[in-house]
Amino acid sequence: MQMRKPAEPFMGKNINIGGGNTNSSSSNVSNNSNEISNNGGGGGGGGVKLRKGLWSPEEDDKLMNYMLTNGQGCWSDVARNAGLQRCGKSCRLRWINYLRPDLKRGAFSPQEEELIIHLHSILGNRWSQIAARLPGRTDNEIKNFWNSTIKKRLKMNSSSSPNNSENSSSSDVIMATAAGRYMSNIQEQTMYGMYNNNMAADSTNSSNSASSSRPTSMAAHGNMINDPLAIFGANNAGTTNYFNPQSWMVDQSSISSGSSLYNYDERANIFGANNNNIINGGGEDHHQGQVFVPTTLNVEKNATANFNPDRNPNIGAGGGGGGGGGFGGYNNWEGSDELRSVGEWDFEELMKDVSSSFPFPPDHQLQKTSW
DNA sequence: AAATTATCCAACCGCTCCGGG
DNA sequence: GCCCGGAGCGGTTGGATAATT
Repeated sequence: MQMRKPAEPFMGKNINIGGGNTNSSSSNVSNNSNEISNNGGGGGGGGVKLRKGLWSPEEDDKLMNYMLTNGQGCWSDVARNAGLQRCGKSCRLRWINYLRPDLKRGAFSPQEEELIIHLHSILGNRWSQIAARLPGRTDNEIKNFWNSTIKKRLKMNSSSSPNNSENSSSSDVIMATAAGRYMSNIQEQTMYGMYNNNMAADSTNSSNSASSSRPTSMAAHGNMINDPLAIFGANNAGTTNYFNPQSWMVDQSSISSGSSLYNYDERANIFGANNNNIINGGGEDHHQGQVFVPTTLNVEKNATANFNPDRNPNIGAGGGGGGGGGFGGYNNWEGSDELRSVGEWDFEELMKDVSSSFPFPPDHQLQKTSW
């Protein structure tokens, strides 16, 4: 049976924060779903009857007004003081996932999607940590997006690869293999970041409150990147680590245009940045197709090589490409021994000094693809 | 038009972590 | 060190919706 075309993610929501909530699904509260339950069971009588299920617009208004007026406090107090017959936990979830004013609405951009894939290949299902690097996105949102969209795509990509055909009996293996293939790209990208002296991974400036458990021991004190994720969000000043599209502005005169790698649009070319950060043009003469080579390990600063998208059918060669295929994980570099060493770069070696604090994915996700 | 099926996603549940007493 | 309560996280569920038959 032909399935319906997936709806635009998150576009079905029609939330009107601050005003009347016009979200039909949210307001369509049935008596069944909003059961009144006795929270907590025992505990000696007098248990408050708490609502469950979907939130009504009135409840949203109450919570929104309370939060905007009083700010966040003890969630059980919030629930009580806002006049909500909800547990604090439910209030917290509703606020974080739905009512928070700084939430970004709408579909995930291709950049966000790629970022999620890469972060997931490093962090695994640590949705909150992934979300912490995508401002305006919630862990729940990302989790749902992953499970409903990306996971499927990865599976499809993986199963279509002849190299992985022997693994097709196990979805876990497929996913691990797919993640492993993405991992090779992660290695490249992390390495790019190493050239950036500013890419200190001090998370103390992170404004995202959702990131509560980020290992602080990863703070960088040298030129070496200590946070493999910093590359995703570091801006020119290295002040933020989370995803920051603005810091990924494209220099259209350099590698971003036309045949460049991962060039979705002129706003946020992830790897086409001319900001001395992600991929380094270094302010020097960087030609179209020329990419940054990091200063450390066994490659030389600003060695040049060409990225050849044709060597990987999964990587879109044109602007806005990529969308269908995403990253393939194969070696697309050619013409430079230094660049080849990129593939041989030992990610685990680089990370071993932080591995005690950095939550690594399972080993099987760290498998490197062949080059 | 009705039934079936797949998909999305909000919300719940159970667990862990952490801080205070 | 232990207990307790609150907060946060990740997995899972179920209702709503839309496409297809």
